[in-house]
Amino acid sequence: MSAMSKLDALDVSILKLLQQNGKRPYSEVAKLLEVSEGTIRSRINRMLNEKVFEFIIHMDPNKIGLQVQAIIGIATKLGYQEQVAMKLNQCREVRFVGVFSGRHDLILQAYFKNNEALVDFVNGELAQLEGIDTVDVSIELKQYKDSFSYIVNGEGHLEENSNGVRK
Amino acid sequence: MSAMSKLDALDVSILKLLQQNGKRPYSEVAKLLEVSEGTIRSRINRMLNEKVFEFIIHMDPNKIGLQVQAIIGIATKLGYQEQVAMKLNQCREVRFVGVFSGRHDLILQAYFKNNEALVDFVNGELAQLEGIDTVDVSIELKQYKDSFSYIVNGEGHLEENSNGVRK
DNA sequence: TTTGAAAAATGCGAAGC
DNA sequence: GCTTCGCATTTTTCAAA
Repeated sequence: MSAMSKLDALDVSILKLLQQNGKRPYSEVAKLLEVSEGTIRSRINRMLNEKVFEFIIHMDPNKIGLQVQAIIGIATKLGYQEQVAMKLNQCREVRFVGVFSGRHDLILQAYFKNNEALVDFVNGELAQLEGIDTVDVSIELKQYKDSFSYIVNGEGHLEENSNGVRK
Repeated sequence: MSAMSKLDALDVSILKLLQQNGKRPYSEVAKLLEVSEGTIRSRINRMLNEKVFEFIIHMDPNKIGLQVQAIIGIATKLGYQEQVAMKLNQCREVRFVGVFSGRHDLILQAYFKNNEALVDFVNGELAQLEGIDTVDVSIELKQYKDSFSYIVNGEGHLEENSNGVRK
């Protein structure tokens, strides 16, 4: 294992502020947490190195022309799970793939321009793959939540002890 | 509908560069696309206003102490779908909720500290909700892909005509 | 709308604590 | 590991094409 230091209260506080706005300046974070900008910068760079998080943009699929979202559950033949997952990995339409316990061996999330593109994907790319037993397609009708703020207040989830301010 | 102008080739080129790195400076994008920095900035600000995309950070759930990821399919009693979705929306553990066609009426994705927290969620919060028929829990064993780059090269998906450079 | 240049703010490296 | 302090870069602002 590489540099796998645990996050302390200050790190979590920084993430909590950045998850509200990925463009928030380091100096602003520093003021809010009452430490110097240099400290914020070194913490962020360390976390980026350790791949704790990354700066990205999140596009609204609808607004960029991807109107159809599907979640697809797949049952694979014994021994084919990894092979199928690797193939799906390479599909442009696929945003997410994982191996799961439960009813489906693999679950993936994919975006398409329209219904026709989805059908082409299922009957074309999926049908060609070896080792697939059954496919269960669910099409999104309405989205209620799609959040990236994993750090929340209140019991249960991750939370820093104090508010990250050193006394 | 508010300001719902269609994205042109330059907009798509900008998104394509930003999706590789959310911290890329506007001046660098401008150089690559051979327009002025001011143009990039005004395009980005317009898209931010229209909520085409947003700057966020993407955290690795494992690295911030959320070791268990689940996808949960729910069948609701007739007429309860929206009500249940709204409740799930408020749950801290829930990252994603949508109404779907197919086997499950609702599908949600949620992160937990450990298996115990997952069990508490299913037997506690979920069990309390009115209008749920069946619950199908799938636990992630291995993740293969979790991408946010929706704009890809090649046929099929969104793509700008040229490379966005004005002649 | 896009551009260009000046002002303000942010991010970065190095030295010292 | 945190801070301060110059310096380079970036973002913002605004007048003009």
